[in-house]
Amino acid sequence: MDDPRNPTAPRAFEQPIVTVDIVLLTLMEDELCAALLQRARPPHLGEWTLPGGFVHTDTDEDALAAATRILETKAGVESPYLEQLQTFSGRHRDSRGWSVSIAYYALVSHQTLQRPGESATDASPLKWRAVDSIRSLPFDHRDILRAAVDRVRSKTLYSSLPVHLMPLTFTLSQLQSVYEALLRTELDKRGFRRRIEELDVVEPAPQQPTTRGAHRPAQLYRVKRKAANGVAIADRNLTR
Amino acid sequence: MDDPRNPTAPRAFEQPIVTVDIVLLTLMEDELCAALLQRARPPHLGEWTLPGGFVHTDTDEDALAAATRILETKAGVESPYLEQLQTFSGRHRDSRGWSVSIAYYALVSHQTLQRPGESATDASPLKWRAVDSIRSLPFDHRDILRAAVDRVRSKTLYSSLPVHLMPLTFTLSQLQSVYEALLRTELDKRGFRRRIEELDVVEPAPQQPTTRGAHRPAQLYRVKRKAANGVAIADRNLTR
DNA sequence: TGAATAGTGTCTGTTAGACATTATATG
DNA sequence: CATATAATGTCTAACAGACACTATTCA
Repeated sequence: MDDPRNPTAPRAFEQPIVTVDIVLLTLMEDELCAALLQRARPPHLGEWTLPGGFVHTDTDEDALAAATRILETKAGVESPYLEQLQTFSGRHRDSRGWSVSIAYYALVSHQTLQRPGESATDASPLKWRAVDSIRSLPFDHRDILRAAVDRVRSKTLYSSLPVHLMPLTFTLSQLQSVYEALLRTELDKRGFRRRIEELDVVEPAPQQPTTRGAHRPAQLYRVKRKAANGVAIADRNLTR
Repeated sequence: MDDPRNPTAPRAFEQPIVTVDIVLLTLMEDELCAALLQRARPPHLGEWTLPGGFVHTDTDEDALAAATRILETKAGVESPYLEQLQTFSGRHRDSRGWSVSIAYYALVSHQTLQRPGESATDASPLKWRAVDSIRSLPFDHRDILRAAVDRVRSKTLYSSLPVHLMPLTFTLSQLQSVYEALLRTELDKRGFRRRIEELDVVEPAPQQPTTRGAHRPAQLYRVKRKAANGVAIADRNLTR
């Protein structure tokens, strides 16, 4: 952590710009969608980018706090599932100079977003686009988006991460649909339920099941408190 | 990526310090060891820390290049396996101010380090310590070390990552010993070889097997070129 | 030939995938 | 009672774990 050329002046040379960018994801009509914001100033004025902003060293405790602040302020989203993704850096990714972007990804339920009088699209120019239809973005935001989508789809293979895309209560059939949309494949009902039970992250909700049609109503589930932020990793293979 | 308070001056407020820290790991006598360097200036002058340094915006293309430079310059290590770990940040982790550390982890073969006339301990005050014996480190370096060790051990469960701790050629028995040391458990020989074959990352070396004792000599293997940086992830579960 | 390690064969309990059956609601 | 979706039962092929056996070298 030293500057070898200036032993007595550790901050003698130009420091990079430090920003936080967030890939905010939700599921709408079986499509994984990312939130984009219209830039209010240059560079890339008027273009659509991932929500992001400078780290405020005067008020942010750390980068996670900056990400939380940016999500609330610029996207109107509170307390979603939020996890650090990867840090992107370099001389050429931002025309303003050598820059660092600490990238996060966030998952929200689309239903939860649409609270009365607080629609995200009211306060700010925010739009949702299907991630597979996004061909290019300013800066290196397409790389960041791609990394986040790959991460979420990869974790869907072996973890309960997608529960954070669900509303407060949901049925197992709905949860299965979400997994199927993310993985773009069909899953076997019995196998899916076995796996979800093993992961031990959801529990029956106390509410009564409400029926929607001429058929047996489905049990409502909710995310277990303790497991809300945990990610289960298969600890099989190679070990015995 | 804007400063909302200073629309025309995007870099108006204090930027964080940006550093790179590296958890350099190797295996010595069945113990996972990390490289520590003695700090040449304050803060924490004289204490042992992870190798690290400021990003040089004038010469480093990106953070990975900075990590490579620091490894070569300060630890005398060239072209190891190197991967971004996680970024640590905040107001209090460094007494010099709000700081960002883009952390990497690197794997090297201990045998490869000891080339004649280039011992790492010659040029710099570098020492290797068993990771499980390291109780405290300056800054938040113990957290960084812990994250790296957890990551390596976790990846050992399902990937071929540990091949990067091996010398140029090695036997499957030696590779199994490395896995066993990392996982701190014994593995079944048959199952281990089945799995390594599935991962498809090593191939028989052209060299003749050399025998070491009154027993059948072992086939020497080497890492496949194409797979040198790839990490295999089990794509089973939940999918059919 | 015995000792030591390398390498392969193979049995078996477990389980994931596939599909069948039962349960419960409405009209 | 027909129908639609929920929930569970169960068969089987595949595989991971366990262990036995063969191979090859040197003393």
